[in-house]
Amino acid sequence: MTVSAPSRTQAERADQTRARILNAAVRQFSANGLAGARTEQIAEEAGVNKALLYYYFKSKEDLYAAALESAFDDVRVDSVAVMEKDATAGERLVQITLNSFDRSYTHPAVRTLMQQEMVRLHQGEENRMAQMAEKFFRPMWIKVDELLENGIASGELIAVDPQQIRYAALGANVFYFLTAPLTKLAFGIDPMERSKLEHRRKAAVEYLGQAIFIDREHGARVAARVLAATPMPQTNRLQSNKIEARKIANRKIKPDGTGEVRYK
Amino acid sequence: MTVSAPSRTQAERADQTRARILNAAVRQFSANGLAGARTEQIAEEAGVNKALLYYYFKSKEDLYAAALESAFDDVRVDSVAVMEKDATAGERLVQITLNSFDRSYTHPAVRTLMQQEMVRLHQGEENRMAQMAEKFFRPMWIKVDELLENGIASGELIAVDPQQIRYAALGANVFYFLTAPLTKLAFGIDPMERSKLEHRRKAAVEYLGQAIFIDREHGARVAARVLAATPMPQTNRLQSNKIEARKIANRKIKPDGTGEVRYK
DNA sequence: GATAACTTACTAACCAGTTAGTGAATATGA
DNA sequence: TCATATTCACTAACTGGTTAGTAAGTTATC
Repeated sequence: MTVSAPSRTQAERADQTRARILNAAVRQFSANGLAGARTEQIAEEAGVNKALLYYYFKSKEDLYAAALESAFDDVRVDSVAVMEKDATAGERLVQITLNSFDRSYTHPAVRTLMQQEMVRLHQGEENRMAQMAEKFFRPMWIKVDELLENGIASGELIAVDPQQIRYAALGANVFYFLTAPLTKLAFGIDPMERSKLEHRRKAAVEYLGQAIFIDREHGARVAARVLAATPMPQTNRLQSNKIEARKIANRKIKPDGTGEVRYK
Repeated sequence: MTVSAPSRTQAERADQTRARILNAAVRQFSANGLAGARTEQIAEEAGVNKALLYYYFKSKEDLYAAALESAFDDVRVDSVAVMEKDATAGERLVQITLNSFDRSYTHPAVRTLMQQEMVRLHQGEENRMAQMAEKFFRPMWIKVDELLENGIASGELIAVDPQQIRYAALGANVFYFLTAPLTKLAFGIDPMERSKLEHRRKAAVEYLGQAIFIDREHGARVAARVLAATPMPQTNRLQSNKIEARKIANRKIKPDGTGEVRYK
């Protein structure tokens, strides 16, 4: 993590710089939205000059698109992995729901970016999301719906609109995190605390066990099994809006601004 | 709706002007967010001069707060009404869920403003929402949770964490509307079409009938009864981002800009 | 004629994007 | 292998369009 040791090749350092910019952009855009984020601040947080943003990306919007994609790449991998497991439709669905819950707090930026992007989409500017919708959500949702159809056909799950089960299972998670700040305001309890998250993920799985399985005893067993198989992940950088100290390292002017230009 | 007929008193007209500004603000803020909305455009849409915004409201943020409150006043009334009905806990919960679903498309601005405000809250600026959390959401959620506890205690509802039922029931609705633009992109089907809404509200209620009632036949009857008792409301102004023609009326300069100042 | 409602015309700050350059790394070629 | 040409990564300082906000007025109503 130390940057002071300069990487060998120029290309390597460039890649790292680009990544630093992208990370800063993800944080700023997820916190303030496309309109609210400031390029100046992204640059500062990345420890570079603002003009460098335009060296790597052709516009603020372009940087936003890249940040969005970068954030998604983080979750894309482990999202699909779980789908291939060998288990009944019901158990898989429970597992998928639990994973989606866990991803919501291990990758908070993705969730926030999504929320904002959904608002933006409502008013038209869709082009950016079109690809992600196509490549990521569409196959994901189709697979889940197929899974549910099989589960219903086999008599394991209740005979209701399969998409509704999807909406209820995933929506409960989304709603929990979406309203977390409101809940904190209204009740003084922070739903993002580890103990609260622990309680909620258990409740979410147990609810599904009772709600969507025809045989509720079987559902309870499935829930217990999935919970036991999936320990709660770390919640390391939950509110990592802090500006890292290393940004000072590359400076050519002293932080206090009083001069000493290194070159010339 | 005609503005050309001048209202009698000065105070009345002032109230109307204020209301026009507020309506325009709700539309603009809900479409573009606090940072993205432009005061100039709000003024234009309200058919007044920008300076007038600052006659009625002391700043953009102040106007935003007023718009938020105004939007909420629209839904506050009918939100509580349904709670007082005489029915079992389960039936009430189903009814509340259906009402929340219907409100999502009859008052789209409230939903959008909420979504954005939730993102803003995540990063700290809470003061504005604190009152609404206290006066609106807290009593609402407490009542729902009490209802669910009773329903569980009486043996009507499944014995799981009552809050989880709330998250699942309301979250399914929120998730449906939240992801609507994404669904449209991914599948080419618009979830905001009347026929799709009709299908979804039915599925939502029927799902609850099967999911949260211990006696699923009883649940099915409850679902059918609630659906029959609650016809789907009109969906009149679903995408009313259009600027109304009346804004021209108050103009003193021709729309094309070529002059003719009326006075002097 | 006094006050409320509303506008014109302006300003100061902000902020995305640009320009003109610098030093360091890397390629070239003798 | 050394010297020199060229490209790469990066910065300070600026530009001009945009935008929230204001001051000083005009018109309408009581």
